[in-house]
Amino acid sequence: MTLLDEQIQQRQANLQALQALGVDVYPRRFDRTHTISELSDGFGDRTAEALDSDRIDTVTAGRVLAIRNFGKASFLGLSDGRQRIQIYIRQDALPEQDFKVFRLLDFGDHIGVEGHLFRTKTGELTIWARRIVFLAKCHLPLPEKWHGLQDVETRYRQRYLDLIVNPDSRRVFEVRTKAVTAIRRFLDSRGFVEVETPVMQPIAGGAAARPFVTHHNALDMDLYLRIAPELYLKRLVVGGMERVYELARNFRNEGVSTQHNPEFTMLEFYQAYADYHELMAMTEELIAYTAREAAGTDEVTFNDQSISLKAPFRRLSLRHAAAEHAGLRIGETVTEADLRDADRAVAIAARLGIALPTHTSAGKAATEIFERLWEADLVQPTFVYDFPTEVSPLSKQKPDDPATVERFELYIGGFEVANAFSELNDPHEQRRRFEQQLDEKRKGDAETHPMDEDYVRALEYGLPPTAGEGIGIDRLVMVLSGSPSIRDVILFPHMRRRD
RNA sequence: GGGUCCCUAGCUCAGUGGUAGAGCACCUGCCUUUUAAGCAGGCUGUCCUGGGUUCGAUCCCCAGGGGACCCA
Repeated sequence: MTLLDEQIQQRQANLQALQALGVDVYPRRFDRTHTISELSDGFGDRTAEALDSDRIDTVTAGRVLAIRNFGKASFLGLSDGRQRIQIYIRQDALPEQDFKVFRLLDFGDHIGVEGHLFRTKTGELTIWARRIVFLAKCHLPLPEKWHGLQDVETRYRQRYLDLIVNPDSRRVFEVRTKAVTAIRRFLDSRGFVEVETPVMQPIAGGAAARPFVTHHNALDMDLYLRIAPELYLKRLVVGGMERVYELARNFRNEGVSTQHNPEFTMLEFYQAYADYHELMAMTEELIAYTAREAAGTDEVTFNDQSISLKAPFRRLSLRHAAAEHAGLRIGETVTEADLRDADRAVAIAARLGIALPTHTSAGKAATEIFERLWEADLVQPTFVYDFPTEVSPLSKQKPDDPATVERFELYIGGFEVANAFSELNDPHEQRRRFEQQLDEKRKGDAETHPMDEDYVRALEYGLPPTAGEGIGIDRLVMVLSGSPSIRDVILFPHMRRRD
């Protein structure tokens, strides 16, 4: 018999002993007067004297995560998944049956407790138990109480275990929940309406990425899991929904890394009659507000670096910043004009050690150069703005410069958190851009935007001037919660199957 | 896709070319305000899998699986 089997059998024996006592070991409901968190939050600062003079009676429930036995007295640590409270057990305070039940408890069992609050000699808020109710059995031994569950693989594959024994893990997901709630509140208060658009799409548009493919049997057609909701949301703006947003689960058939999960959550919102300048200002507000609501501060620590999420954020013009650093790096002047010429831009990239395919456009080369040279310096929130037109098929050009679009990306912590632009609403120009993308695809670019005739038709009916933005929720939560890997902020991240 | 590292008890981790250890957990005692409770005694293994080298492999070599990080 292995050690594991032995412990499981021991727990089973304890369960059977409870049944022999006539205990219903899988009872149904249990009415609490307080959750453990309510007790802890509500009475955590009450003095011993106050608790004695003004007695607080309570009925609560939780999972047993600590047992300290002293013969006829004992202490239990009881958790509601968020907070813990201590239970004081003494034989002379409990009915005989309840004390027997207590003696048969294992780590991880669920119980209900009735008693009153007091403080022990060491000052800890504790429930003096006068009733113990068995609620459910934990049949398997739990990870160690002190170190918790360290193995990241098990933490991701068996998240429930991680949540039971690692309080920090629960905190991360509370930050996530609060962030999403704050974002909804922020947008709702500004007149945005939350909508739901297709997850399964006949054309995977709105971004340049490889999609997952599925098949609808009755319609006998292939469908793609969306890589972005963008084109549907703008169709809604055409339809007169002036401010819309969707908290969209997107799917991209790409590798996994500390910043990529095959499915991830993106906020996308669109505002009629706004442009990208307006969205920059709104983004600063939204990020700072969300940080304060979710993390309780707009100064967060990420990868041992302090990040200030207070407005204003730094602003960098993409070509200007790329030319400046490229010039410093190769020891001669590089101008923005150089980066607008495909041959010159590719040559500069080559001198920087960035190998690009021969047909690379000037815009793509400039973007690559920027990302390579600046990425390490994008820890503090930074708007990178005015992108080359070729890499932005859905964005509107600047009035005086058709090679540049009104677009920005927001970087925080070294990676891209948001992407926004004034929306291209000229259907003829949009068709030309899509065709340009098809051309890039023919030249061998694997990640191009597909043609979407119905979207062009929607634009032909007239999209008002509109600005739109996508914010990567997982990445934002990484920054807000100080989590270095995207898997730490996704409850069930994708893992290779283990047979 | 490439590189580096990791996989040993339920958990956290040591360790060795001669058949494996600690702490926690578990079991038996003692203890009615402890808190990583303590003290005494006890139980416990597919050393990720397969193959090779060897008298002998958990350890060395090869292949595979899973994971982490870095790069593309």
